[in-house]
Amino acid sequence: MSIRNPKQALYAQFAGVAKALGHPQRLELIEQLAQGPRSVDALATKVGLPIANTSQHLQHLRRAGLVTAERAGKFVNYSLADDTVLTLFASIRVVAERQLAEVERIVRGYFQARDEMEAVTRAELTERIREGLVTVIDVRPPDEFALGHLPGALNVPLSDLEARLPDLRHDREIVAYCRGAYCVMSFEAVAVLRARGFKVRRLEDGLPEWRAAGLQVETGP
Amino acid sequence: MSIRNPKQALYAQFAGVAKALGHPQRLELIEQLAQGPRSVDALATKVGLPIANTSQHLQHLRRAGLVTAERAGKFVNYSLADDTVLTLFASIRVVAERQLAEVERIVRGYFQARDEMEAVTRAELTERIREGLVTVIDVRPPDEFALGHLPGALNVPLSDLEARLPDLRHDREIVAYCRGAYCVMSFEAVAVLRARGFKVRRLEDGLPEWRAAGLQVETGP
DNA sequence: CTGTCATTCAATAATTACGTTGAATGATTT
DNA sequence: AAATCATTCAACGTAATTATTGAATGACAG
Repeated sequence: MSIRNPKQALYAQFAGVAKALGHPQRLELIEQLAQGPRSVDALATKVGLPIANTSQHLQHLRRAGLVTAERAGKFVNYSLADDTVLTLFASIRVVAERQLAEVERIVRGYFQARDEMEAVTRAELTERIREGLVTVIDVRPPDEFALGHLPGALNVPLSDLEARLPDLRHDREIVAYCRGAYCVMSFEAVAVLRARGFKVRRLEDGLPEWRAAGLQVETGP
Repeated sequence: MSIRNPKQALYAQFAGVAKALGHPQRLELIEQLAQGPRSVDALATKVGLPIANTSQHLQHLRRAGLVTAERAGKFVNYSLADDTVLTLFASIRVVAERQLAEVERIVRGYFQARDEMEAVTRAELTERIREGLVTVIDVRPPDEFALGHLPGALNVPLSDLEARLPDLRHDREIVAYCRGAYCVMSFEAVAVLRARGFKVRRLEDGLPEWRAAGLQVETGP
């Protein structure tokens, strides 16, 4: 790092933040952390990366001020530094969505009938919950569910979905959600349940956005 | 680039956007483009970079979908792809501001008495303009002014400020603005005018944000 | 058609980022 | 105190980015 004038130094700082987000695995770590604090090897397992590598990526994010680390006994728990990080992540997603035809193609190719699965907005869902008209299911793994979920939501991990079908009623609308707008699980859950004749829709995004909107979140199993 | 599953491909796309912003000079180019469309060598001159280098950075930004290029005769004019790019840029700035003590230090060190120069919000300024209580001065160079400026603003480029002092009145409040929150020029203008006994404040940000807020913009000299 | 100007391309050398490995640290348990 | 577990560090080879240079393209004027 050579000597710079203040203007360049400022741009260099901004660039540092962007650069920290300029890696697929680090973005995935951010999205995981958006669900709640995690230890290094919990993250490594989720993301499927070697522990040392995960640790390095996390330190990279920490240096950029995007996440914070806190020691708890043997573990080091990382969390998002604050809500603005989520906003930044969302901004990147919006730009990528609008600008890159590529993203649309990927999304369409993977999520197939994405358009046919009209998403429920947060506002609509809160209203429906108030009226007691819907069953809300959280299709994330139990550990993520325990750290926070929508009020009254049923935890039906995608892996258990088939087995849990008897718990679900055909006569009520079901709304499924998971980690966020691009989380695959709720799409898959909707597909499975539709095939079984359930009336089911997705929440437009996931728990982090719900929390960020200042809406109520329950914890515990 | 190896074969990836769709989830990884999606993160790779997002990372591509972030990576494109992960370079100080490219951020500076973005901020320049936020003022309006520019040719390659206009940008190169502004930013102080060799033309070939500037061209490459612009292409990098174009590949990421952040800017668009349009041929006009011998020139190629680049512009921001859309408003979401500005939002993204602002998000980065917010995160960097909040998270990095470093940025605060740079800002304080450079802009000295930044705190003493209370900024005027857009809302407050529109109100003041409506009441006819303020003189608004745009301290950017004339070429940027011509491409768009606040309604009724006087173009007083920083370089001409001393010479233009007679045009300014002591009995009205003056509000100065330039390119954005971190643009140096309006700070310097305020400092100069304060020293001469003018009652003067800065607009909290610059023209791009004004335009993004959907407020009226005038063009022409 | 030729010359000029703005821009892009191609090739290079220097720097920086990346993932992997195995050893080192720090905290807890026995 | 020794063993164990989670995390970090250090070092290395490989790959990707970057700035620079000079040549190539494309558009326009004469």
